[in-house]
Amino acid sequence: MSDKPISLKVLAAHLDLTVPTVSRALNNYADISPATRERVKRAADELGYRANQNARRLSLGTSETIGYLMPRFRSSIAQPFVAQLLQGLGEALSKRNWDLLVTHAESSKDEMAQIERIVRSGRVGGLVISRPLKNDPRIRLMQDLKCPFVVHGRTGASEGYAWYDVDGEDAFITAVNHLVGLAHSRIAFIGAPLQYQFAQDRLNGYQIAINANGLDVDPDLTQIADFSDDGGEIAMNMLLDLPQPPTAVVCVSDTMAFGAMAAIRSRGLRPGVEVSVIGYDGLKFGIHSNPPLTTMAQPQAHAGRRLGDMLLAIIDGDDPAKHQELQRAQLLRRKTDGPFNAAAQTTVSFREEYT
Amino acid sequence: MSDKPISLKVLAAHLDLTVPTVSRALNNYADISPATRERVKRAADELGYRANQNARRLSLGTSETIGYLMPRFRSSIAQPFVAQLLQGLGEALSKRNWDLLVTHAESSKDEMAQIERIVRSGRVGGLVISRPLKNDPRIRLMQDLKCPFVVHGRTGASEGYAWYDVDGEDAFITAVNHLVGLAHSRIAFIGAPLQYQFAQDRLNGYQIAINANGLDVDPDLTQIADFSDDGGEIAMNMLLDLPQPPTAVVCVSDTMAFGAMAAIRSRGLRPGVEVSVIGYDGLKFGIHSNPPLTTMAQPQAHAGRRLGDMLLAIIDGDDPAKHQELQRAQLLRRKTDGPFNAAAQTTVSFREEYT
DNA sequence: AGAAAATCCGAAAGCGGTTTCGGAAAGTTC
DNA sequence: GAACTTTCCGAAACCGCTTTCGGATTTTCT
Repeated sequence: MSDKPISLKVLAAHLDLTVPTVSRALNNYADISPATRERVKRAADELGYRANQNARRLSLGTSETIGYLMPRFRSSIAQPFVAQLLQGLGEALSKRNWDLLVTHAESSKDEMAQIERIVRSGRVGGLVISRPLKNDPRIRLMQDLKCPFVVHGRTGASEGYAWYDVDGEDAFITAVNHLVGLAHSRIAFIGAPLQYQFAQDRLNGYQIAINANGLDVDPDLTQIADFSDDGGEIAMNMLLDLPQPPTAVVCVSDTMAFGAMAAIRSRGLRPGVEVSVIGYDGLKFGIHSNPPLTTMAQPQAHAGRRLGDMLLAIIDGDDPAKHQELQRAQLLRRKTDGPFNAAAQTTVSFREEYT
Repeated sequence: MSDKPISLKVLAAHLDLTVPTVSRALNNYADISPATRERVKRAADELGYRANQNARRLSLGTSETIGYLMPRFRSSIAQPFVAQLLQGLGEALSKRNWDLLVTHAESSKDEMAQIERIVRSGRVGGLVISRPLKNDPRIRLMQDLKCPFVVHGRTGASEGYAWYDVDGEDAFITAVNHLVGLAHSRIAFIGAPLQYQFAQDRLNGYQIAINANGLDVDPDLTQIADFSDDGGEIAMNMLLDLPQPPTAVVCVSDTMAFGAMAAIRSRGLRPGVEVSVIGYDGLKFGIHSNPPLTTMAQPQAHAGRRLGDMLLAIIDGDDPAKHQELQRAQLLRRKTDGPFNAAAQTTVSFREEYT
């Protein structure tokens, strides 16, 4: 191993050729004789030559890099997916030797400035945006900048750009129907702030299924809280304080469901017995919760890979509108979905008097 | 917002100045009059000028980028920290507008090639390496390449390079002492493959504390398994199958502890009653396990930030050996550490006969 | 007022690659 | 053996920005 990275110039001098000739030899140009091409290549990896990427990309006029904006988060429990997503993106990019640039921002305003900077300065040739808001300014910005991008999730108006999403509406219809099948009729919803489109989608699914089954549409049964386990706990406590508490609850995420279960247990009730709980995400960890959490599992494994492939295709000129992929979540039954029974309800009433 | 990013050239033409003059004006050179400097800057952000980074860095001869090698992993539950670490790194870098490049590799061999490529091609000015092996070839490689780096964790011989680590030996001494204080005497260890230095450190701490307290050094009480919840479960089952099973166990990670608890529960025993369990990591999620997991919590929040600051300092010329930071983990008592009692042991024996 | 010192900007070269173009040497055709 | 192709490489220009250097213009000093 050497000290300074060796440049094309020294490689050329070493071979007694000119710089452009060596460059073309390494890039398999047809106007270089096979003999010298081989000679050049051999020398190149004997000396451990690596083209300087800043120079190369400047010349090529491309960054060969895509950017990933890390979702902002407070709760440290909230981001189990980024590692997996980054790995998938990396796999997609590595086929072409593209790089992955990861940035984060403190505030939404910072984030806008960040985006504007990294695309205008030519640092990235495309961006993946995650967890979009209902009406996300980042998408407008990217369109104005004419920079390719894909979205992990969707906004309210999802036409005209590329995205990969899991159908939250469908998932919550499935979840509610499942609970109805277990004879529940007072089914609550614990949600996240509706500025996030995914929160709205899942609420929509909940409402659709409630109506379709002809159940109560009691607005008190819909609780919106902070997107964290603490938020879930607070929301569940609100629900349990209702004159007529629900016998089942669907939660917008597993993390919130864990909080909800804590609230349930703290009142001497048993998740899956007195109160059924269904989460969303399919976190592996749910196996270890108390009791193991029934959840709508999303096929998370390939998201990164798919998003990377889509973005690359768009950068190559594909129409973004052609790349929209909607996956379905599947009910993963563990131990928190139980049948409605009147005896359990007695327990609830008893608890209320007792408190 | 415009179409093509505007270059220094068009900005200069717009101002009726030459390119170098505009460049120096923007970079606050003293030989540019304050008047024109202001004029230039105003025009620059009116037109939304952003220096092309490839060009800038080529000229400057620096990449202004550091790389992060994602740890390879199979189990999707195993990486709760990367998001937090990346965020911390990002914060450290953003003060100087450096970029963060994230790469991953399939195999160790690929990883070595990756490293060699990204540093020789001038893509990164430094690297952060995580979860090192006892004798990690990546460190030798980085030293040979004369490229600045910091390690998240330590290797066996930890002199001469920069690292940030949490003292696993100390943590396991604390954990074992705590259990001894609860009158346990048969204390087991569930570990990960010893090729990882952190696994060795934690085992060392366990052994030191066992000896210091004059307890059994039964080799059967040390179980090494896959670094996952399943691994923890398998290991715990081995321990419970022993003629004389342990009454307490320390686990090398929370994730493995969750698996261990599953094994304990599956035999009708109660973690924290018949068998005490102490994990390591301090995952927030442990609040929701069954029962809530007592653990050695590591101060994870600032790791990324510190690693970033250290690496930047080294790139600036600091001696790497000066930057070695050892943090301590703290016992976080939840519900799985209980006192030894003979009655519980009776239960265990009973269970054995019963099976 | 003339010389010396400051002030301010343009010219030129360079960072390390890539691509276009032209021409010498070699090979082909009659 | 002359004319025509083909093969193969060097010369030159460029990507967009930075830095050194020199010189014209203005200011300051006596």
